[in-house]
Amino acid sequence: MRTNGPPDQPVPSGSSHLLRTINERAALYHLLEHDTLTRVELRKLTGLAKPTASQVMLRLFESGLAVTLGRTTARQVGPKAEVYSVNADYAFAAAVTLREPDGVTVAIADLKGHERVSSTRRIDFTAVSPDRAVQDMLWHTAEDAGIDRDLISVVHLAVPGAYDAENDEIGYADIPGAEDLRLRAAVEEFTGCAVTVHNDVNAATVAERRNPAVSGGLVLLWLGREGIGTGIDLSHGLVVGARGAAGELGYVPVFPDRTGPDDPTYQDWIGAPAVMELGREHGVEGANAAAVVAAAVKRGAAGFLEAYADRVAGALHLLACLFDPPRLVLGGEIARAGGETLVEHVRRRSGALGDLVLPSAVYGDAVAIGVLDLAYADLKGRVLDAALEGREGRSGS
Amino acid sequence: MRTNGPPDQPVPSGSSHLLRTINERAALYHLLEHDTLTRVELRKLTGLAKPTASQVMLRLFESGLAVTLGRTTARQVGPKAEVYSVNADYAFAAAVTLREPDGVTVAIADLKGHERVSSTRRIDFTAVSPDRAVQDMLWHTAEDAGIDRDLISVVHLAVPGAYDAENDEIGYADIPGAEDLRLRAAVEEFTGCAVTVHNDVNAATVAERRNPAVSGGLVLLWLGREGIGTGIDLSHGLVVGARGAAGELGYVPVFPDRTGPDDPTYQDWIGAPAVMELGREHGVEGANAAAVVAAAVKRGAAGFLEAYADRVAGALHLLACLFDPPRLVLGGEIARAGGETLVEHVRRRSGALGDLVLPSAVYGDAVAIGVLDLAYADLKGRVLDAALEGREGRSGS
DNA sequence: CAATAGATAGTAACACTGCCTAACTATTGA
DNA sequence: TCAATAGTTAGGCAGTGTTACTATCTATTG
Repeated sequence: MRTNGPPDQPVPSGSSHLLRTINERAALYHLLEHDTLTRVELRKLTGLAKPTASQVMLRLFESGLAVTLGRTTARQVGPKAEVYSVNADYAFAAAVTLREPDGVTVAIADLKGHERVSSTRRIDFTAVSPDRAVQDMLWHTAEDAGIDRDLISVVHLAVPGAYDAENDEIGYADIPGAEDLRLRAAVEEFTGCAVTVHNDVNAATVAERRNPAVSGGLVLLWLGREGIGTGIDLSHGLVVGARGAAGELGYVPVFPDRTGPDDPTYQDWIGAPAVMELGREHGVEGANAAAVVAAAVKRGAAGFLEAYADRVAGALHLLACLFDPPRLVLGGEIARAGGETLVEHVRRRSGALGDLVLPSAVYGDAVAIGVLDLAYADLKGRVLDAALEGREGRSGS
Repeated sequence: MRTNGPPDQPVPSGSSHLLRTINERAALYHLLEHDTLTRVELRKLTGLAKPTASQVMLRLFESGLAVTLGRTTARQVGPKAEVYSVNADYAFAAAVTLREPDGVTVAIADLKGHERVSSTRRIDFTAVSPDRAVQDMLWHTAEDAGIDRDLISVVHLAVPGAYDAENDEIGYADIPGAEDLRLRAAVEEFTGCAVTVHNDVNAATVAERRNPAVSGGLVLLWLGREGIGTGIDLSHGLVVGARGAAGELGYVPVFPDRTGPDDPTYQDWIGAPAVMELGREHGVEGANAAAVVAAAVKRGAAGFLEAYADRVAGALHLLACLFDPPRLVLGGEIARAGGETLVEHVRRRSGALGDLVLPSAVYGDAVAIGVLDLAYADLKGRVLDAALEGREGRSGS
């Protein structure tokens, strides 16, 4: 089944050096996957011979990528085996989330994938430019945790808005001063390492992948405090679009025969404005959209819930027809406020599709978690690729 | 930028055997890419040493994968170099297209990607079951072209309807007797080779990739004689959906507040029914939808064209917001009848999106061409993978 | 027109690298 | 002390790279 793969990938060639590299890479891969391994386990996983496994590990120690964590506690006859592990402090991945009005959140994970620090600071983006704020927060957070700046190898950022990777531009940004900013270039400049920028909803979608129930892929309908959007994470990976604007449901006109600037878009139809209006109609009150939905759930305002669930079900139907995802997940502040009650209402109004609908399974800050997952995956990939550095097999044409 | 890739792929390990395999594979890859190569060219592409290149080629000859096509015509000093090539007759890829009322189309390509035969026969699917019809056509076509059945390694089929690969089921099929048929299993049974089934619009989308202007990916809006649909071919490859139903725009209600069975879907809104109705309204006549559009173009029926282009532009806007593709292509019989004139009208009504809109660049049978491309790509992949057979590197856990 | 120089295609011999097998040493518990 | 396990050492094998060599062909030159 190579029907879906990319057209063609170059095929490398090489000599003995390539072989060594391949085996080193394989060992490192398994160390990254398994957290701790004895050499016997490593041999089973890679199929390498005993002396070869020793040599490979030796080279991984010398390069600082692996460490030994002592020896197995003796439960068997014979000498105790050494326990190998990836050197968690070899490199770090930083995740930065930019939001209004929350400011900047920074989290840093080590090479073993453990979150080592996380901190948030409120920022007034009209006073401090976003790139400057990122820089400050990044260095301070690293310093507080005792992490060497130079060991941060990748930085991933989540921004509200469509990020066009090709032109390094943020479209539809909700943050002052972000429109004209080359954010990746700016952050790359002062960090000197690889920077990737994501849309916030896409990041939240990645976080959902932690839920095994959606491991085959999902489409996330994000009903956020500010705006709505869609994250598409299929078996191939994230669908971000040519200009980073995939899933921008909020800008789709609800009625295709009414596409003027004043006619309703899905943002108006299922986003915060719709919740407030439906709340007024059905006599449910709250300070903001999430509060309205929470109030409706609390006092069982069936009229409101049914009306709103109807609209959400319509949007899900649209997404299901176009993406045919294994799962449809409801996320964002409004969806969270609605909880299982809202999901149940939506399910009932979604017909056969109802079985696919799930509430978000992420506790906490989905966007920040997702960016950290993206940053860590990137770090792993780069470390594995770097193991090939120099003696790389010549890549075919 | 590994933000979009699949989460993780196992990393192989191995010994000298793997190395030989890798280099064989690399040579074969370049032979497949370049059609004919001298050994010097091969050396430049792979970076292998002279004797090694000789040995690799020797093994490829012995396995029957490569042949020598004589020697270079002497234009240089020194002996004439041998010209190597893939053995075109080593294996074949068959592409089958099922349609109503056209019947069955079969095309067969050799390992060099050349179409060797193509033939179509009208079939009455109420009298002959689809799998039976495929079998007959496949064997007869192969025989007529003098191709050994056993050398056909892959068969790809295109069917109208959503093909669910997991359950081997065709949903929404327009062919009698296709709903309850396990088509892949049936065809695999009698061919004994790998069978893959595709949706017809997806196949047509793949055919568009032959146009360099859309090589970065595209979304195809298919306005067919029978139905409409969407093909999504992004940088990752085809988006087919969990149940093969991605891109089924025809089943999306046009107005989310009117989702009853009698309320209009996009099929009614931009498909053949819409064309006929708009034709009546604007006094444009024709035997079918394509004829109506052709007539409108011929006599410059601006009213009709504007009204229809408006609706199509609406659908494109929806697709653009959700998929953000590099290009939007209009295909199918209705779009073809409208030609550049229709595209121009749609462009004018699409605002900034207009620049992305293109007419189909495929001459001839887009679906059949697309399946053949898919089948050939699959064949290439399998032949390359088979070069690893037996002495494959152990794939990591 | 023939002989020769020069360049290129391909092969042969040998060295290098890396992995595997088998034998060996060291360590631990019964 | 024996048996089982962890790890090392020694020797062999497979595959590639380098260098040197032969064979073939064109172009130049006498």
